[in-house]
Amino acid sequence: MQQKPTRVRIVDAARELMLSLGLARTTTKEIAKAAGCSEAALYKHFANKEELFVTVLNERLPKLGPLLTGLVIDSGGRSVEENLTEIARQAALFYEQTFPMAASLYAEPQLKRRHEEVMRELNTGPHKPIQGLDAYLRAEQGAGRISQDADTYAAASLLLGACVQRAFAYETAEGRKPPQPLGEFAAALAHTLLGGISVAEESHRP
Amino acid sequence: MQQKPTRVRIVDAARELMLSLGLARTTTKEIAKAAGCSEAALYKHFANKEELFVTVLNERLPKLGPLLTGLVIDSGGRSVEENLTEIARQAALFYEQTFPMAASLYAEPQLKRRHEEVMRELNTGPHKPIQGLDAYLRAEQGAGRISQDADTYAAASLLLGACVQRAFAYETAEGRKPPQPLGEFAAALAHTLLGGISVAEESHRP
DNA sequence: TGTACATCAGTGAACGCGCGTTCACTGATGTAC
DNA sequence: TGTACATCAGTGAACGCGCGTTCACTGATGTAC
Repeated sequence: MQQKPTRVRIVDAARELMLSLGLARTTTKEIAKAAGCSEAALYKHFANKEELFVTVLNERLPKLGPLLTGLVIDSGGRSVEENLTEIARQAALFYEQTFPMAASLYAEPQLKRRHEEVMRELNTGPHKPIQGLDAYLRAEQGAGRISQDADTYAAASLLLGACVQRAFAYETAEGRKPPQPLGEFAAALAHTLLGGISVAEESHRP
Repeated sequence: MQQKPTRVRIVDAARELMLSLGLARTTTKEIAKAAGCSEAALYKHFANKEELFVTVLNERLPKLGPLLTGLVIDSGGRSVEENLTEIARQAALFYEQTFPMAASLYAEPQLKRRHEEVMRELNTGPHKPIQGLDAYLRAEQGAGRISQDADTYAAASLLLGACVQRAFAYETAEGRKPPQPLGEFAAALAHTLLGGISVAEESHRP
């Protein structure tokens, strides 16, 4: 059995601990134990703990952007409502995974700033998904499938905001369950939002 | 000059440091210095640091709930759109203040759990504003000022979600400014959302 | 082929520092007689 | 009124612990001749 290189095991271990224990309890000792190496080994691969964390943040967190830019090109076949439902579904899943770790950064401003710098260089960040969805909506607007008066930016904020909010308000951790399953939630958001921006009101008001 | 009691100065100091330095850098030493007392004095008023933090979280964070329950009763004179705009404005301000500290808790799961326990006892939490807005919307629905088909819960999630999202994606700290001022943002959200749930479409489509 | 040396991922043990917490103590205020 | 004692908010100095980090070292692998 070929085992993964140490560097990979370290980053993976750090990621898992950051998710399960929280940023504050993710110590070099714990990371080394989980990665099956010595603490000193961490410093062969990373200058310090902060650099390791930044690496995890950049290399091991899923991106939402690609999914959205993909949708602009291929909107073939599916209705706007179907597309928005799928976007909401994916976004909710994404934020469920990402939000806890992103939120942790508020506790460590220095780490947060370093991460933001890197994001700026890579031209990403939490505002990107909104821009991406905004672009998609404007494309649909161009195609005449959405009202010409619609404020696409506001619409994008509403849809993605509701998905963030779900991750924020209802944590999977302790018994407090979300009031409805993900699929239903996504569909309801898309339907409700569309009522406001679709050209053909009747199709959404049976 | 009558100076405030030590306990109050401690809690105030802790709150300010949690906001400015972040949870991780808010040490007992810093709190004592800012409060103008000894570290030992902290332990005359609180069993330990965690209890002090929980106190700050419960006693010194603004509540959004009251504003929303207030609105259900007094909806006199103003249109639904005016009401929703004001709600969005207040919610955005509220999350701007609250979000960074709430987010910090993700870094310290133990503190987070203790805070959640207390919130459960007090019957509050991040899901409460949604329920409150949902209740308001159902009241408006009862009054015939909102479509009978509208999914009020989805609508509440959309509006408040967008406000959380704004706090999350655009931080006042570093130069990255929100793309539009708060008032405009709130109005755009209310207008866009209403398009989907108002009975009278025409009034929102000039 | 063997031998001498270089490279390098990884280690065990120690380091110093800053943290939360505790300790014996002080000095001001209140109370009983 | 004065005196003796109780109470209590607050202190300075120390405590031990766990953290991130560094150090001198090892042992395996590659390379030159």
